[in-house]
Amino acid sequence: MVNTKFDKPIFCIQNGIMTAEIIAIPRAALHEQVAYRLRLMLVENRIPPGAKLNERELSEVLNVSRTPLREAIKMLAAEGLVELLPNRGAIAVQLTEADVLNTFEVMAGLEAQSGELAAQRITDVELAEIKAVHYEMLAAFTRRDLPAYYRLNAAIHSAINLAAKNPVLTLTYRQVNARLQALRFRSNQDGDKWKAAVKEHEQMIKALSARDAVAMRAVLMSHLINKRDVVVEQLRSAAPTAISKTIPNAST
Amino acid sequence: MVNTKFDKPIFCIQNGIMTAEIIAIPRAALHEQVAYRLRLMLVENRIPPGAKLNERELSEVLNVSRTPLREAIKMLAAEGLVELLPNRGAIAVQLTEADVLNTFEVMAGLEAQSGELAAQRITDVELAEIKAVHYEMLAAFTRRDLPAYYRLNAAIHSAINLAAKNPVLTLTYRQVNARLQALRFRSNQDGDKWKAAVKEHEQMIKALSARDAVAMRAVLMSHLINKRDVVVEQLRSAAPTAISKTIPNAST
DNA sequence: GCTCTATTTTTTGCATACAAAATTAATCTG
DNA sequence: CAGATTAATTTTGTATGCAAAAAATAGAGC
Repeated sequence: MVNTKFDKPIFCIQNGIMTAEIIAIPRAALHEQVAYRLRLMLVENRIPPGAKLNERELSEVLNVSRTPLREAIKMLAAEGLVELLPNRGAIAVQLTEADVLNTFEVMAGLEAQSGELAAQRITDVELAEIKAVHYEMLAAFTRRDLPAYYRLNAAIHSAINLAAKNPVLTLTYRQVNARLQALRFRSNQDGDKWKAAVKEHEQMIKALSARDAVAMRAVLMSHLINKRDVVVEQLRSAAPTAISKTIPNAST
Repeated sequence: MVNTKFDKPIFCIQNGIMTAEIIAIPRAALHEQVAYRLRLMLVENRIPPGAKLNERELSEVLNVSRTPLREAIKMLAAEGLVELLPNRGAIAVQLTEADVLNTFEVMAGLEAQSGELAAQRITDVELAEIKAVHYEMLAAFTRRDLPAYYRLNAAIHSAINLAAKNPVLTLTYRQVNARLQALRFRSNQDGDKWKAAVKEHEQMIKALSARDAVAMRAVLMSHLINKRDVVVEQLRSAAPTAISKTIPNAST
């Protein structure tokens, strides 16, 4: 039938991103696909915190049977994005303020270490690219284009992390960060705080250029602490007291 | 008052430890159970690194169907203990030397942060308990009782982590550490290195008592680096042919 | 004898089916 | 009508069955 084993095209869906977007779900790692899509739905708050993940409903929306869906949910549980309730299914994690503080504390440590290592290991090419993105970010800041700013900001932090040349650190960083993505509501940042953040980014670039590991650690640590304060402040003003436990279904 | 629904004995398997033996598997979180047992088998090298996890075989050994087994495997994959190969099942992760180095680097950062925070937040009671365990450890060292030493050492590090009062840090710490546990089983410590480790532990206690966060960070960082060197050294002498694949890469 | 190909066997991946539990609705009693 | 008990429905959890893919085996050609 087919020639040999190895000349068939190998389908790489390493990070769940599929180039093909035909309706029919391609025969490859369905649970991976489902996990990717669920992760997106959680991060984008299409499944709000505290909401129940109804298996039948989701399997209909995603056009898969419950088996791969459940496997995906178990993965997300291990990643800390959903919480499993015995015999009651899964709900999207709902971070308390304490959770947010704790998560940012860990993120600060991971970012600081990333920065420290990046300062020691970054290549000139990588540094140039980060500088370029930095300028793009300045443009977004000048335009007060918050979505673009967030995207570029995330790109820079990711680039710094990658420059640390430690895949385990990258993986850990992403896992912890994933939980915070959910509360990345694009509400406008306070003007002064935003300005300060940009300033910190400039210090970062400077420290990176100088390969100053100590400075990088310090800058990133305080950068994250400030970020934490901004988020917590917004959390408080946005959801004052009433945290709705079960938000009605978010089906179309 | 309390009637039908709630006076049934609630089965708590919170930590996966079940008293019940084989045969009838109690109706509660089967996939959790399976994940726990698999985790143990992996950490204890009963499933050696690189070995394939045959679903039919394992489901027979564990007396469960393939469905919960597969769900458990997916959880372990998200935890980084096994690697999923598309259409080829899962294998126990086999850490290369680079993986070990990277993992220890991250662990060093997490331990350092734990120590730093613990120094700021530890209570007198917690400190006293750590001191007590430390003396037990000295006893084990004096007897050259390596298993006891390891156990107590792990207990101390865990206690320090808990004293940091950050559940997210604890979770992250445990997840990253889990991968290294598999290496823990073959480890004869060199005499001098062992002595040095004990010395470092004494510095730790001192720094903790003084609530010296900076010192704690420094001590734990170098402690982990030394630990790393010991492990890598043993890895090299034990298995000259370190090959195979690595931790799931985190490519963009 | 070896390699390459074709066939068989095994194994994984997914969907469906059924049982237990939980949730909701309905009925009954005071 | 309130409250609770029971019945019905939904939902989760597990097992089984079937199709596709990989691995193992056998066979043909050199």
